[in-house]
Amino acid sequence: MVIRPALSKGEMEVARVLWEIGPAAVRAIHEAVLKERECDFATVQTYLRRMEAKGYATSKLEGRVRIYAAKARPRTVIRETVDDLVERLFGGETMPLVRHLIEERGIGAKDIAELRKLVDALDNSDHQEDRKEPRK
Amino acid sequence: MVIRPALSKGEMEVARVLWEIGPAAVRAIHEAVLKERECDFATVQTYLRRMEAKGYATSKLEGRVRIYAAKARPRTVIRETVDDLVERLFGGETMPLVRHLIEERGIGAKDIAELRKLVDALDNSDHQEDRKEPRK
DNA sequence: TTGAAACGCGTACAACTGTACGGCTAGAAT
DNA sequence: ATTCTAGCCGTACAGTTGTACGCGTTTCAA
Repeated sequence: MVIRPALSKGEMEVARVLWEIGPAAVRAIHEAVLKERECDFATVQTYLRRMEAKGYATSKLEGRVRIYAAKARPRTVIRETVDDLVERLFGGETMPLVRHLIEERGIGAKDIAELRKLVDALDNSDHQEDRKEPRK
Repeated sequence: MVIRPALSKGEMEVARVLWEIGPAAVRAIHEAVLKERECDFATVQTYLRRMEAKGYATSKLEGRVRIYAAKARPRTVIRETVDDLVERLFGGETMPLVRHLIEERGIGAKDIAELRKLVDALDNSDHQEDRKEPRK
């Protein structure tokens, strides 16, 4: 298991965009980022370089254009990031965060249904002896 | 609303501990931190100073000892932090994070029950016209 | 074919972070 | 009274982050 430096906040956004649109040139990535936040082209470029250095992305020159692709999968990055946050801000307990999200962030009616399914699924896998140990 | 600099990861841990034990001297805070992580006294001290500078804590000299107290409430800090994370890593959508937490982090049987209650409560307040708009 | 637009790449730089040392001093122990 | 201890405070320092400029070069349009 590699211990790469965590993504910075700025890099996270670029990572997310990159997962979304798939391998792309800086230009395209920048445009995608722009759709949700004002941000200089060169800044995105720097983030990408740093992401590659940290091992979160790869790139290759395609003619004159450098194409970046995500290397780490969202799942993994999200796990690492969230685990860290939960550890630091919630002392390792998951529920307070879940509670916060449900109570404070507004969940649409549609999502409530899904939520219920999720809980049901959890309940089942729990009844027949879990492989996934509660982490705290 | 003040826009204070965000807490750094290290500061977050100290903040959490400080909420937990209430106003205390650096020594006590350090000891509490030590219970979960190796960390130098002076480091904690620096974090506290910085937290005060950023507006997350206050302090006063009590004799020779400086007593630190949390200034920002957990609720608020958690909201700020989580909102930011959700924005950056999940493009502002709450559900993917909730899903991740429920599916990947292991929820104990006890918590499943609570979770169900939470969802029910949500459902109710949703039926009788919410004041809390879904945030996405 | 010549100038403009686009791009990679090196570089910059201040602010923030993680982590800690060491001097000074008030109170405790001898 | 002298020394030891603990605590505050200033300071440090390398690494990270946010943000970007500008050079050199390629390509495309005029």
